[in-house]
Amino acid sequence: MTLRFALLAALHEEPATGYDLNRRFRDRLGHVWNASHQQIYRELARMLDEALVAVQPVPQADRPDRKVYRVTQGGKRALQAWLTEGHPRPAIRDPFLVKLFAGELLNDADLERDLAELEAHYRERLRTYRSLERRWFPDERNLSRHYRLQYMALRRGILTAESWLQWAAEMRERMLLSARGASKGNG
Amino acid sequence: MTLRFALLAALHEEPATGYDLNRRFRDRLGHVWNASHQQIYRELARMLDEALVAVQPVPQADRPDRKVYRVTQGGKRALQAWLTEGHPRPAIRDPFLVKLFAGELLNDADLERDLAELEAHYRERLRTYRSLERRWFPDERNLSRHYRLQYMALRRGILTAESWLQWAAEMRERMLLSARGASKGNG
DNA sequence: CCTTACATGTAACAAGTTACATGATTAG
DNA sequence: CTAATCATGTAACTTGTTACATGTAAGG
Repeated sequence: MTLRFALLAALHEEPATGYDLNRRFRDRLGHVWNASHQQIYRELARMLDEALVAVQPVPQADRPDRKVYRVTQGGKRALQAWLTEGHPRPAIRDPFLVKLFAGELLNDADLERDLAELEAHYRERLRTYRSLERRWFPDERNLSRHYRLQYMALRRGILTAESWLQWAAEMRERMLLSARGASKGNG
Repeated sequence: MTLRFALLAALHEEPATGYDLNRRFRDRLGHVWNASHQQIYRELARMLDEALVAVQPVPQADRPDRKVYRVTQGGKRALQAWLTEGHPRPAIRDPFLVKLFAGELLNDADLERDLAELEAHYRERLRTYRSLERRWFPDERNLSRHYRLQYMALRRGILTAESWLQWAAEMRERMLLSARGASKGNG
Protein backbone atom coordinates (compact mmCIF):
# COMPACT_ATOMS: atom_id res chain seq x y z
CA MET A 1 0.00 0.00 0.00
CA THR A 2 2.92 2.37 0.33
CA LEU A 3 3.11 3.12 -3.40
CA ARG A 4 -0.24 4.84 -3.06
CA PHE A 5 1.04 7.18 -0.37
CA ALA A 6 4.27 7.82 -2.20
CA LEU A 7 2.16 8.97 -5.15
CA LEU A 8 -0.09 11.08 -2.92
CA ALA A 9 2.92 12.76 -1.32
CA ALA A 10 4.45 13.47 -4.74
CA LEU A 11 1.17 14.85 -6.10
CA HIS A 12 0.63 16.87 -2.94
CA GLU A 13 3.91 18.62 -3.58
CA GLU A 14 2.90 19.27 -7.18
CA PRO A 15 0.15 17.93 -9.48
CA ALA A 16 1.51 15.77 -12.29
CA THR A 17 0.81 13.18 -14.96
CA GLY A 18 1.67 9.50 -14.65
CA TYR A 19 4.53 10.14 -16.99
CA ASP A 20 5.87 12.98 -14.85
CA LEU A 21 5.58 10.88 -11.72
CA ASN A 22 7.52 8.10 -13.37
CA ARG A 23 10.33 10.49 -14.15
CA ARG A 24 10.29 11.98 -10.67
CA PHE A 25 10.61 8.53 -9.13
CA ARG A 26 13.36 7.56 -11.51
CA ASP A 27 15.37 10.78 -11.35
CA ARG A 28 14.86 12.21 -7.89
CA LEU A 29 13.26 9.58 -5.68
CA GLY A 30 15.28 6.45 -6.38
CA HIS A 31 16.69 6.54 -2.84
CA VAL A 32 13.17 6.63 -1.36
CA TRP A 33 10.81 4.56 -3.51
CA ASN A 34 10.84 2.77 -6.86
CA ALA A 35 7.93 2.07 -9.20
CA SER A 36 7.52 1.25 -12.88
CA HIS A 37 5.22 3.28 -15.10
CA GLN A 38 2.79 0.34 -15.31
CA GLN A 39 2.46 0.27 -11.56
CA ILE A 40 2.00 4.02 -11.43
CA TYR A 41 -0.76 4.12 -14.06
CA ARG A 42 -2.56 1.22 -12.41
CA GLU A 43 -2.42 2.79 -8.97
CA LEU A 44 -3.52 6.21 -10.29
CA ALA A 45 -6.56 4.54 -11.88
CA ARG A 46 -7.47 2.91 -8.56
CA MET A 47 -7.00 6.12 -6.64
CA LEU A 48 -9.17 7.97 -9.12
CA ASP A 49 -11.82 5.30 -8.59
CA GLU A 50 -11.65 5.90 -4.84
CA ALA A 51 -11.61 9.68 -5.35
CA LEU A 52 -8.24 10.13 -3.63
CA VAL A 53 -7.07 12.03 -6.71
CA ALA A 54 -8.84 14.04 -9.42
CA VAL A 55 -7.78 14.37 -13.02
CA GLN A 56 -7.62 17.35 -15.40
CA PRO A 57 -7.19 16.34 -19.04
CA VAL A 58 -4.93 18.60 -21.09
CA PRO A 59 -5.38 18.11 -24.85
CA GLN A 60 -2.26 18.04 -27.00
CA ALA A 61 -1.74 18.04 -30.74
CA ASP A 62 -0.42 14.76 -32.15
CA ARG A 63 -0.02 13.12 -28.75
CA PRO A 64 -2.22 11.39 -26.19
CA ASP A 65 -3.84 13.91 -23.85
CA ARG A 66 -1.88 14.66 -20.72
CA LYS A 67 -3.86 13.64 -17.66
CA VAL A 68 -2.79 15.87 -14.82
CA TYR A 69 -3.60 14.37 -11.42
CA ARG A 70 -3.96 16.28 -8.17
CA VAL A 71 -4.76 15.20 -4.61
CA THR A 72 -8.38 15.62 -3.46
CA GLN A 73 -9.51 16.44 0.09
CA GLY A 74 -10.15 12.73 0.61
CA GLY A 75 -6.67 11.95 -0.66
CA LYS A 76 -5.13 14.46 1.69
CA ARG A 77 -7.02 12.98 4.63
CA ALA A 78 -5.92 9.46 3.64
CA LEU A 79 -2.30 10.61 3.46
CA GLN A 80 -2.51 12.39 6.81
CA ALA A 81 -4.03 9.33 8.45
CA TRP A 82 -1.24 7.16 7.04
CA LEU A 83 1.40 9.50 8.45
CA THR A 84 0.15 8.89 11.97
CA GLU A 85 0.54 5.12 11.62
CA GLY A 86 3.69 3.19 12.41
CA HIS A 87 5.21 0.90 9.77
CA PRO A 88 7.53 -2.10 10.04
CA ARG A 89 11.00 -1.67 8.56
CA PRO A 90 11.23 -3.15 5.07
CA ALA A 91 12.44 -6.76 4.92
CA ILE A 92 15.96 -7.37 3.66
CA ARG A 93 16.13 -9.41 0.42
CA ASP A 94 19.54 -9.17 -1.19
CA PRO A 95 20.68 -11.70 -3.83
CA PHE A 96 24.31 -10.66 -3.39
CA LEU A 97 24.24 -11.63 0.29
CA VAL A 98 22.47 -14.89 -0.55
CA LYS A 99 25.44 -15.83 -2.70
CA LEU A 100 27.76 -15.57 0.28
CA PHE A 101 25.91 -18.55 1.78
CA ALA A 102 26.75 -20.85 -1.11
CA GLY A 103 30.20 -21.41 0.41
CA GLU A 104 32.63 -23.32 -1.80
CA LEU A 105 30.20 -23.23 -4.75
CA LEU A 106 30.98 -19.52 -5.09
CA ASN A 107 34.37 -18.99 -6.66
CA ASP A 108 36.66 -15.99 -6.27
CA ALA A 109 36.27 -14.87 -9.90
CA ASP A 110 32.47 -14.59 -9.64
CA LEU A 111 32.74 -12.96 -6.25
CA GLU A 112 35.26 -10.44 -7.57
CA ARG A 113 33.03 -9.59 -10.54
CA ASP A 114 29.92 -9.13 -8.38
CA LEU A 115 31.85 -7.01 -5.93
CA ALA A 116 33.19 -4.80 -8.72
CA GLU A 117 29.66 -4.36 -10.07
CA LEU A 118 28.41 -3.50 -6.60
CA GLU A 119 31.11 -0.89 -6.12
CA ALA A 120 30.42 0.61 -9.53
CA HIS A 121 26.72 0.74 -8.68
CA TYR A 122 27.18 2.60 -5.42
CA ARG A 123 29.83 4.93 -6.77
CA GLU A 124 27.38 5.87 -9.51
CA ARG A 125 24.63 6.32 -6.91
CA LEU A 126 26.92 8.58 -4.90
CA ARG A 127 27.60 10.72 -7.96
CA THR A 128 23.86 11.07 -8.58
CA TYR A 129 23.19 11.96 -4.94
CA ARG A 130 25.99 14.52 -4.85
CA SER A 131 24.57 16.16 -7.94
CA LEU A 132 21.05 16.20 -6.45
CA GLU A 133 22.59 17.74 -3.35
CA ARG A 134 24.13 20.57 -5.35
CA ARG A 135 21.01 21.18 -7.41
CA TRP A 136 18.33 21.07 -4.71
CA PHE A 137 20.05 21.87 -1.43
CA PRO A 138 22.88 24.26 -2.24
CA ASP A 139 22.65 26.22 1.01
CA GLU A 140 22.61 23.38 3.49
CA ARG A 141 22.50 25.69 6.54
CA ASN A 142 19.46 27.60 5.39
CA LEU A 143 16.72 25.14 4.47
CA SER A 144 13.02 25.33 5.31
CA ARG A 145 11.65 22.38 7.27
CA HIS A 146 10.11 21.06 4.06
CA TYR A 147 13.45 20.89 2.27
CA ARG A 148 15.32 19.81 5.37
CA LEU A 149 13.12 16.70 5.47
CA GLN A 150 13.85 15.92 1.84
CA TYR A 151 17.51 16.60 2.40
CA MET A 152 17.55 14.02 5.18
CA ALA A 153 16.10 11.44 2.79
CA LEU A 154 18.96 12.20 0.44
CA ARG A 155 21.41 11.93 3.33
CA ARG A 156 20.06 8.43 3.86
CA GLY A 157 20.87 7.55 0.27
CA ILE A 158 24.37 8.93 0.67
CA LEU A 159 25.02 7.08 3.93
CA THR A 160 23.74 3.83 2.43
CA ALA A 161 26.03 4.13 -0.59
CA GLU A 162 29.03 5.02 1.59
CA SER A 163 28.30 2.17 3.95
CA TRP A 164 28.23 -0.35 1.09
CA LEU A 165 31.50 0.99 -0.33
CA GLN A 166 33.07 0.64 3.09
CA TRP A 167 31.82 -2.92 3.28
CA ALA A 168 33.12 -3.68 -0.20
CA ALA A 169 36.57 -2.54 0.91
CA GLU A 170 36.33 -4.86 3.91
CA MET A 171 35.37 -7.68 1.54
CA ARG A 172 38.46 -7.11 -0.58
CA GLU A 173 40.66 -7.10 2.48
CA ARG A 174 39.24 -10.22 4.01
CA MET A 175 38.17 -12.31 1.02
CA LEU A 176 40.21 -11.34 -2.01
CA LEU A 177 43.47 -9.95 -0.64
CA SER A 178 43.86 -7.90 -3.82
CA ALA A 179 43.49 -4.14 -3.77
CA ARG A 180 41.70 -2.23 -6.52
CA GLY A 181 44.83 -1.51 -8.59
CA ALA A 182 46.14 -5.04 -8.12
CA SER A 183 48.97 -4.76 -10.66
CA LYS A 184 51.21 -2.50 -8.59
CA GLY A 185 53.28 -3.57 -5.57
CA ASN A 186 51.00 -5.85 -3.62
CA GLY A 187 53.66 -8.22 -2.31
CA MET B 1 13.48 -16.19 -8.17
CA THR B 2 16.02 -15.49 -5.47
CA LEU B 3 14.00 -17.23 -2.75
CA ARG B 4 14.62 -20.47 -4.60
CA PHE B 5 18.38 -20.02 -4.51
CA ALA B 6 18.35 -18.87 -0.91
CA LEU B 7 16.61 -22.16 -0.09
CA LEU B 8 19.03 -24.17 -2.22
CA ALA B 9 22.00 -22.52 -0.52
CA ALA B 10 20.52 -23.20 2.91
CA LEU B 11 19.76 -26.84 2.05
CA HIS B 12 23.18 -27.26 0.49
CA GLU B 13 24.73 -26.32 3.79
CA GLU B 14 22.48 -28.79 5.59
CA PRO B 15 19.31 -30.70 4.64
CA ALA B 16 16.24 -29.51 6.52
CA THR B 17 12.46 -29.40 6.71
CA GLY B 18 10.36 -26.39 5.72
CA TYR B 19 9.88 -25.72 9.38
CA ASP B 20 13.63 -25.75 10.03
CA LEU B 21 14.26 -23.46 7.08
CA ASN B 22 11.69 -21.02 8.38
CA ARG B 23 13.50 -20.88 11.71
CA ARG B 24 16.88 -20.51 10.06
CA PHE B 25 15.64 -17.57 8.01
CA ARG B 26 14.02 -15.98 11.01
CA ASP B 27 16.84 -16.53 13.51
CA ARG B 28 20.07 -16.46 11.53
CA LEU B 29 19.37 -15.09 8.04
CA GLY B 30 17.22 -12.02 8.68
CA HIS B 31 20.05 -9.76 7.48
CA VAL B 32 20.27 -11.70 4.18
CA TRP B 33 16.81 -12.85 3.13
CA ASN B 34 13.29 -12.99 4.56
CA ALA B 35 10.50 -15.44 3.79
CA SER B 36 7.32 -16.60 5.50
CA HIS B 37 6.63 -20.28 6.08
CA GLN B 38 3.88 -20.21 3.42
CA GLN B 39 6.32 -18.98 0.84
CA ILE B 40 8.87 -21.57 1.86
CA TYR B 41 6.47 -24.52 1.66
CA ARG B 42 5.18 -23.34 -1.72
CA GLU B 43 8.65 -22.93 -3.18
CA LEU B 44 9.81 -26.29 -1.80
CA ALA B 45 6.84 -27.96 -3.52
CA ARG B 46 7.77 -26.33 -6.83
CA MET B 47 11.41 -27.24 -6.49
CA LEU B 48 10.44 -30.82 -5.71
CA ASP B 49 8.33 -30.77 -8.88
CA GLU B 50 11.35 -29.63 -10.86
CA ALA B 51 13.60 -32.14 -9.10
CA LEU B 52 15.91 -29.47 -7.69
CA VAL B 53 15.39 -30.99 -4.26
CA ALA B 54 14.48 -34.47 -3.01
CA VAL B 55 12.50 -35.29 0.09
CA GLN B 56 12.94 -37.91 2.80
CA PRO B 57 9.84 -38.36 5.00
CA VAL B 58 10.53 -38.99 8.67
CA PRO B 59 7.48 -40.40 10.49
CA GLN B 60 6.73 -39.08 13.95
CA ALA B 61 4.29 -40.13 16.60
CA ASP B 62 1.39 -37.69 17.19
CA ARG B 63 2.72 -35.09 14.71
CA PRO B 64 2.77 -34.57 10.97
CA ASP B 65 5.69 -36.37 9.37
CA ARG B 66 8.85 -34.34 9.04
CA LYS B 67 9.78 -33.91 5.37
CA VAL B 68 13.52 -33.48 5.19
CA TYR B 69 14.61 -31.82 1.94
CA ARG B 70 18.06 -32.04 0.40
CA VAL B 71 19.56 -30.56 -2.79
CA THR B 72 19.76 -32.89 -5.82
CA GLN B 73 22.47 -32.83 -8.50
CA GLY B 74 20.12 -30.77 -10.66
CA GLY B 75 19.56 -28.36 -7.80
CA LYS B 76 23.27 -27.99 -7.25
CA ARG B 77 23.81 -27.26 -10.94
CA ALA B 78 21.00 -24.68 -10.92
CA LEU B 79 22.54 -22.97 -7.88
CA GLN B 80 26.00 -22.96 -9.44
CA ALA B 81 24.65 -21.48 -12.67
CA TRP B 82 22.87 -18.77 -10.69
CA LEU B 83 26.08 -17.86 -8.87
CA THR B 84 27.77 -17.01 -12.17
CA GLU B 85 25.04 -14.52 -13.11
CA GLY B 86 25.01 -10.86 -12.18
CA HIS B 87 22.00 -9.41 -10.37
CA PRO B 88 20.67 -5.85 -10.08
CA ARG B 89 20.82 -4.29 -6.63
CA PRO B 90 17.45 -4.54 -4.87
CA ALA B 91 15.16 -1.53 -5.31
CA ILE B 92 14.73 0.79 -2.35
CA ARG B 93 11.16 0.95 -0.98
CA ASP B 94 11.05 2.53 2.44
CA PRO B 95 7.78 3.88 3.92
CA PHE B 96 9.67 5.90 6.51
CA LEU B 97 11.51 7.85 3.81
CA VAL B 98 8.26 8.35 1.89
CA LYS B 99 6.87 10.14 4.92
CA LEU B 100 9.65 12.71 4.74
CA PHE B 101 8.17 13.84 1.42
CA ALA B 102 4.82 14.74 2.92
CA GLY B 103 6.30 18.04 4.14
CA GLU B 104 4.07 20.07 6.45
CA LEU B 105 1.54 17.22 6.66
CA LEU B 106 4.04 15.33 8.78
CA ASN B 107 4.15 16.73 12.30
CA ASP B 108 7.04 16.58 14.75
CA ALA B 109 5.24 14.26 17.15
CA ASP B 110 4.67 11.58 14.51
CA LEU B 111 8.19 12.03 13.20
CA GLU B 112 9.62 11.70 16.69
CA ARG B 113 7.64 8.53 17.34
CA ASP B 114 8.68 6.91 14.04
CA LEU B 115 12.28 7.86 14.64
CA ALA B 116 12.22 6.37 18.13
CA GLU B 117 10.75 3.15 16.71
CA LEU B 118 13.41 3.06 14.03
CA GLU B 119 16.19 3.50 16.58
CA ALA B 120 14.71 0.80 18.79
CA HIS B 121 14.48 -1.50 15.78
CA TYR B 122 18.12 -1.11 14.77
CA ARG B 123 19.42 -1.23 18.33
CA GLU B 124 17.61 -4.54 18.69
CA ARG B 125 19.03 -5.73 15.36
CA LEU B 126 22.52 -4.79 16.54
CA ARG B 127 22.05 -6.79 19.73
CA THR B 128 20.98 -9.81 17.67
CA TYR B 129 23.91 -9.45 15.29
CA ARG B 130 26.41 -9.07 18.12
CA SER B 131 25.08 -12.22 19.69
CA LEU B 132 25.28 -14.11 16.37
CA GLU B 133 28.85 -12.84 16.07
CA ARG B 134 29.78 -14.27 19.46
CA ARG B 135 28.03 -17.57 18.82
CA TRP B 136 29.17 -18.35 15.27
CA PHE B 137 32.37 -16.42 14.71
CA PRO B 138 34.14 -16.27 18.07
CA ASP B 139 37.66 -16.40 16.61
CA GLU B 140 37.40 -13.73 13.97
CA ARG B 141 41.03 -14.07 12.88
CA ASN B 142 40.81 -17.77 12.23
CA LEU B 143 37.84 -18.50 10.00
CA SER B 144 37.65 -20.84 7.02
CA ARG B 145 36.64 -19.21 3.73
CA HIS B 146 33.15 -20.69 4.18
CA TYR B 147 32.64 -18.96 7.52
CA ARG B 148 34.47 -15.82 6.46
CA LEU B 149 31.86 -15.35 3.71
CA GLN B 150 29.02 -15.75 6.18
CA TYR B 151 30.76 -13.45 8.58
CA MET B 152 30.90 -10.77 5.91
CA ALA B 153 27.13 -11.06 5.41
CA LEU B 154 26.74 -10.47 9.13
CA ARG B 155 29.15 -7.52 8.92
CA ARG B 156 26.76 -6.08 6.31
CA GLY B 157 23.88 -6.34 8.77
CA ILE B 158 25.95 -4.64 11.45
CA LEU B 159 27.07 -1.81 9.16
CA THR B 160 23.48 -1.26 7.99
CA ALA B 161 22.19 -1.01 11.54
CA GLU B 162 25.01 1.32 12.58
CA SER B 163 24.48 3.49 9.54
CA TRP B 164 20.78 3.92 10.33
CA LEU B 165 21.54 4.79 13.94
CA GLN B 166 24.02 7.39 12.75
CA TRP B 167 21.39 8.81 10.42
CA ALA B 168 18.81 8.85 13.21
CA ALA B 169 21.18 10.94 15.32
CA GLU B 170 21.56 13.35 12.39
CA MET B 171 17.79 13.54 12.15
CA ARG B 172 17.47 14.51 15.79
CA GLU B 173 20.11 17.17 15.40
CA ARG B 174 18.66 18.70 12.29
CA MET B 175 14.92 18.11 12.61
CA LEU B 176 14.00 17.79 16.25
CA LEU B 177 16.66 19.73 18.17
CA SER B 178 15.95 17.57 21.22
CA ALA B 179 18.46 14.99 22.41
CA ARG B 180 17.41 11.55 23.58
CA GLY B 181 17.13 12.42 27.28
CA ALA B 182 15.33 15.71 26.56
CA SER B 183 14.42 16.48 30.18
CA LYS B 184 17.93 17.22 31.42
CA GLY B 185 19.94 20.38 30.65
CA ASN B 186 19.34 21.03 26.97
CA GLY B 187 19.94 24.77 26.54
C1' DC C 1 -6.48 -21.21 30.83
C1' DC C 2 -3.07 -19.35 27.46
C1' DT C 3 0.75 -19.23 24.78
C1' DT C 4 4.61 -21.29 22.39
C1' DA C 5 6.81 -24.93 19.91
C1' DC C 6 6.22 -28.47 16.72
C1' DA C 7 4.80 -29.54 11.65
C1' DT C 8 2.29 -29.30 7.72
C1' DG C 9 -0.28 -27.00 4.36
C1' DT C 10 -4.49 -24.26 1.19
C1' DA C 11 -6.74 -20.11 -0.62
C1' DA C 12 -7.35 -15.50 -1.70
C1' DC C 13 -5.37 -11.28 -2.36
C1' DA C 14 -1.92 -7.45 -3.07
C1' DA C 15 2.24 -5.84 -5.08
C1' DG C 16 5.74 -5.92 -8.47
C1' DT C 17 7.70 -7.51 -13.13
C1' DT C 18 7.76 -8.41 -18.02
C1' DA C 19 5.88 -8.36 -22.45
C1' DC C 20 3.06 -6.13 -25.70
C1' DA C 21 0.58 -2.07 -28.01
C1' DT C 22 0.27 2.62 -30.35
C1' DG C 23 2.14 6.66 -32.63
C1' DA C 24 4.45 11.36 -33.40
C1' DT C 25 8.91 14.09 -32.89
C1' DT C 26 13.65 14.99 -32.27
C1' DA C 27 18.70 14.00 -32.03
C1' DG C 28 22.57 11.46 -33.65
C1' DC D 1 18.23 3.96 -39.95
C1' DT D 2 18.12 3.98 -34.74
C1' DA D 3 17.26 5.37 -30.42
C1' DA D 4 15.18 8.37 -27.10
C1' DT D 5 11.44 11.36 -25.45
C1' DC D 6 6.76 12.10 -24.99
C1' DA D 7 2.24 9.82 -23.29
C1' DT D 8 -0.89 6.52 -22.51
C1' DG D 9 -2.23 2.05 -21.30
C1' DT D 10 -3.57 -3.75 -21.17
C1' DA D 11 -2.48 -8.56 -20.03
C1' DA D 12 -0.13 -12.26 -18.07
C1' DC D 13 2.78 -13.74 -14.75
C1' DT D 14 5.63 -14.01 -10.38
C1' DT D 15 6.41 -12.87 -5.75
C1' DG D 16 5.00 -11.72 -1.21
C1' DT D 17 1.18 -11.16 2.43
C1' DT D 18 -2.82 -12.40 5.14
C1' DA D 19 -6.25 -15.40 6.64
C1' DC D 20 -7.66 -19.95 7.53
C1' DA D 21 -7.03 -25.05 8.81
C1' DT D 22 -5.50 -29.03 11.94
C1' DG D 23 -3.76 -31.21 16.09
C1' DT D 24 -0.40 -32.53 20.19
C1' DA D 25 2.52 -31.41 24.07
C1' DA D 26 4.96 -28.61 27.31
C1' DG D 27 5.54 -24.51 30.35
C1' DG D 28 3.87 -20.77 33.13
